[in-house]
Amino acid sequence: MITTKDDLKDMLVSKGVKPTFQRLSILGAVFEKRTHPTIKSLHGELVKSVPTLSKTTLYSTLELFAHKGIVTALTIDPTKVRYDGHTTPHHHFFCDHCARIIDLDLACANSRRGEFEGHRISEVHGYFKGICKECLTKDHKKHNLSRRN
Amino acid sequence: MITTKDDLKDMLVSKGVKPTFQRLSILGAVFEKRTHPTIKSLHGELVKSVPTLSKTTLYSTLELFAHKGIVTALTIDPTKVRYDGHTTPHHHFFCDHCARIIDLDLACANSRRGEFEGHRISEVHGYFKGICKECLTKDHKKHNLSRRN
DNA sequence: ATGACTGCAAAATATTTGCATATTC
DNA sequence: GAATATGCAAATATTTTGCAGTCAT
Repeated sequence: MITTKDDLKDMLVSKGVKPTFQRLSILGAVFEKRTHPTIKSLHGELVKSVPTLSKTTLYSTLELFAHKGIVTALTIDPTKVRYDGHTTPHHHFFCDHCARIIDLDLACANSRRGEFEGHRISEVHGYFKGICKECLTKDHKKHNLSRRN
Repeated sequence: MITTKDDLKDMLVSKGVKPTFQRLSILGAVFEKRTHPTIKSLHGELVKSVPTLSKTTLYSTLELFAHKGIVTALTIDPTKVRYDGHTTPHHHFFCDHCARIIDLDLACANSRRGEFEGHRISEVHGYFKGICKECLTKDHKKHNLSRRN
């Protein structure tokens, strides 16, 4: 899935979001990765190309994107929000050992939009917790490194 | 569901957890409520009966309980962990407006224990986000108060 | 010029850690 | 009395806020 600068721009404009340089960079980074990045990891990576980019902008931009449905905020990892640019319905797997979030191609039978018992539903989240395949095998040292990012 | 002090004690002992005074108080409070309390709200309430109880103890005790499967840690509310003493499978609804977590009696068709695609699953989480029934009606001032607890 | 966006620094929140004291068996 | 649990204070980490400077139209 190749996403050009123009694709990103069109996506923002179509959602009524002004396509600033920072926003395009942030959107590009979230879309490009399947790693469910944190504010911290995004900042660390993006300052290379956008040296003045502040965490404040990342916070406000990602909140805006989430509100517009452009990205999804994942609160699976305690005390740290992760972002997902992949908004088609799918499940997640959180590894208690390496703290990665892995996509699972599993639709949810309960995925109801609209109303349920009088509540208005806007998002559906489903995930599993446990130990991932890689950590179950011996070489989990490498994955452990991602504990803090 | 009436839970006596002895019931709580038996539950801890059966899980191999020493039934100290603090732990019994904490367990009692989490079981009694269906409000998915936070560390802060539990502390505020429990100091009335256990004046010396520290947040450190609440953190370590609830982590221990969660590890033993006595309670479930919910990471739905961003930047704040909430605890659920109700461990039979059910879904949750998080209200973006009043920040309450409401229990939904909905089983998950995907609720697989054991293995999935090589990953070892220990917990299954399903929840919806949106605006709750109460906040959709006019009187949401009261519920707003629970924003910070 | 106006309004929206950005970013620095400081504040607010939540959680973790070190270590001394107290409790339980 | 040894091992474990508790609690205070300090340290970390994350997110939010106030405000001043910038950018685009």
